[in-house]
Amino acid sequence: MSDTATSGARPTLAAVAELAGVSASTASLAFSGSGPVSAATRERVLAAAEQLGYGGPDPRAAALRRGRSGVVGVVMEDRLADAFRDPMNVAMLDGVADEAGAAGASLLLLTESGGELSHLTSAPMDAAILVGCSTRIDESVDRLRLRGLPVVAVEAEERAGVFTIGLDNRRASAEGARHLRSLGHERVAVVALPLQPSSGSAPLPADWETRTTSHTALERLRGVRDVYPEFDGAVATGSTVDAGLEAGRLVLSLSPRPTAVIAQSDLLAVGVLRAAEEAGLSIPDDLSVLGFDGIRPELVRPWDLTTLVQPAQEKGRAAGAAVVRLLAGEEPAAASFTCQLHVGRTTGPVTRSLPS
Amino acid sequence: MSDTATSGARPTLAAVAELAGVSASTASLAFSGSGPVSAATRERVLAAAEQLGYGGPDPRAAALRRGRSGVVGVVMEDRLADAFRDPMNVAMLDGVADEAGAAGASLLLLTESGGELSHLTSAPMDAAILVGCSTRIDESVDRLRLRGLPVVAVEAEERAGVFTIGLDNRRASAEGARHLRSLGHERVAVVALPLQPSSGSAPLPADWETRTTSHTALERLRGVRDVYPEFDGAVATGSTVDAGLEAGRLVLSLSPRPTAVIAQSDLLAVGVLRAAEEAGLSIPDDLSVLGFDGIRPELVRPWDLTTLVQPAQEKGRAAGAAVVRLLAGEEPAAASFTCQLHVGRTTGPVTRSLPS
DNA sequence: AGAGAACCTCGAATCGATTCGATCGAACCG
DNA sequence: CGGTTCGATCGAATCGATTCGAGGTTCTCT
Repeated sequence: MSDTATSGARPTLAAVAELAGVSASTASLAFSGSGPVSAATRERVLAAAEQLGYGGPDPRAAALRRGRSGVVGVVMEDRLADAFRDPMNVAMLDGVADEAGAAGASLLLLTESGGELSHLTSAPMDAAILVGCSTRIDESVDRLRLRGLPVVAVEAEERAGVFTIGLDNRRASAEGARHLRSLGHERVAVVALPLQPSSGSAPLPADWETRTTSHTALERLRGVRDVYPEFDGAVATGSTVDAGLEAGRLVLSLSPRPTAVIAQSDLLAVGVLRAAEEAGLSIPDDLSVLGFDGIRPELVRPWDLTTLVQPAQEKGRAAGAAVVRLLAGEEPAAASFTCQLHVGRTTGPVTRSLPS
Repeated sequence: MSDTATSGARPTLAAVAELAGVSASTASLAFSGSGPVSAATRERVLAAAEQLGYGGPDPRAAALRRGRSGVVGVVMEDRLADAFRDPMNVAMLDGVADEAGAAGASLLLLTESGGELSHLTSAPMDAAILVGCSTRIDESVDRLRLRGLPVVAVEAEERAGVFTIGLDNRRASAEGARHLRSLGHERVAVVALPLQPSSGSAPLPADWETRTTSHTALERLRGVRDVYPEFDGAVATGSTVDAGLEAGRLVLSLSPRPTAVIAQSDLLAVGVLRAAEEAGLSIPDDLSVLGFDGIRPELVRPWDLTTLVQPAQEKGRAAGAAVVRLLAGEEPAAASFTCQLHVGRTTGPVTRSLPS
């Protein structure tokens, strides 16, 4: 048995069938369990399988015949370590795994890094979910659609042939900005997520609207502008605390110094808070900081961050459910999610202080 | 074109070949690029493909014929969200993705949750990497070996038919313990990783050695025992700060209170540090805390944790490289990694204080 | 110019299972 | 006791590409 397991030639269903004295079709039925097979026959087949060290039907062959491989691709732009550094992505993926897994599908991790689209073409999958999308999404979508695969995109621009899971980034961002304005803030600065695949830490360019390829970053910037037509800011290199720290130093050195900073993610916000700490500012008296995402409080500790809480896992579930439905040939219901403002203790009214 | 893309029946290689006026075999060569095909023919085929909206050879069929699907399964025990909450797993996965990706393979995420081994049997993959292994690994390994798949396990007991990537958990843990003893600590307590798939927060049972199914937890416990034949402790529910906090409270309420706590992961250690904070203890004067892993300092802030730094990403790379080599039919070189003690500021000499 | 080499292209077999319609036998009914 | 029905089993076609050896053409060298 063990010998068989290590020898090169795996037994095939046909071999099992022969040993069991039945036809290959019957053996197949015995394994899939779907067809009408007598209990006696099934057992005979299973016994033969065990004797031969047969591990069940080859998924590759089954996939070809069925036209389904039971695999859903998840396409991320980043390196895996970067993508998973962001708790929102993890929560989302968990949601996807939940729904897809319940439907019997596994997740195939794919990245677009380095313009390597070849994987998108050659990976066996039945559908794809695009996350953390940018404009470069178009190329990927084309590849996938050409293969006839259903595509679901999370937080992307609406696009023909792609089912989109939405998040009200613009509205939520505006709501956060309004919160700040109601506290009297007039000079706000934004610490933005990367506007393009690999941009460095830099001041926010004036023409950000035309230069941004990240849909999420763009919408959130627009939301801010809806409330503050004029604002300054910096672009971070990623959604991490370190990147936030770096960008935070940048915006805190602006003069006049902003009285509030709008960070496009909670991790960035934590970085900004650290930068403020470095600069000896007290929160929220000297500086208000607003985040986005609503990550677990433990990661923001010791602060109670004012932020826009988004239902990341739900987004993932919706994406997973949409894929499942698309695969079943149904049209999924439109799904769009809403963020909720959590007012913590990192934002407060403007205090009249001497300009530094 | 767009019509073709959305219509049900995808064109096949044969259709493309016919339109291009060549045989299917030639068309195949034209796509794979491997065979000798004249430039003119190739272009004719590619043009025909474009005209038909053909997205390239169907990976399912290719996988069957070639006997390779270009997919490596990564099997984790946990729910994805739990697994990715641990930075070590993420770093490792990143390493795996690096090596496997370079060899043209993608990663398929699989979990053993709920005894659902069916995915292991039906997922199309060429090899599997087992992470965060327990004794339940045996069942999974059997399934995989039966399918004739090469299996690589990270931090698992040596086992026939499985290539193991080792980590010197026992030695490292003992080294950490010796560090504590050299500081004069005699009463130490351990905050252990879950000993079994789903155990609750509880005191460390006396018969841990026989009851532990997690190889990593077991080895680290043994390492401690090598130095401290007697020690007390608690078992956490996972490798998270919250679980560490809970278990930390437990061990700090022991009497006599330990003067040092050995946590089996840095996240747990942070939880213990918080529990100490709660209890009004000052670090390291009232309590020394030792971690394990060496996660990014930013996650441990503001402490400088004494810990055993393990090369997680390297582990992943080694696992990835091993899989690649196994798939190539070669015997990978044995790989075993070593942790290094980083002495931070959470451990210090025992101070003679009044017992509380 | 003829032999041989080099280079393309093609036909046919194959990968391993799934599935549908047909067949066969036995039990059931009147 | 014959016809019918139901359930189990089987044959054969099919999924869509890859691959190997054979065949045909053109080019080169002498």
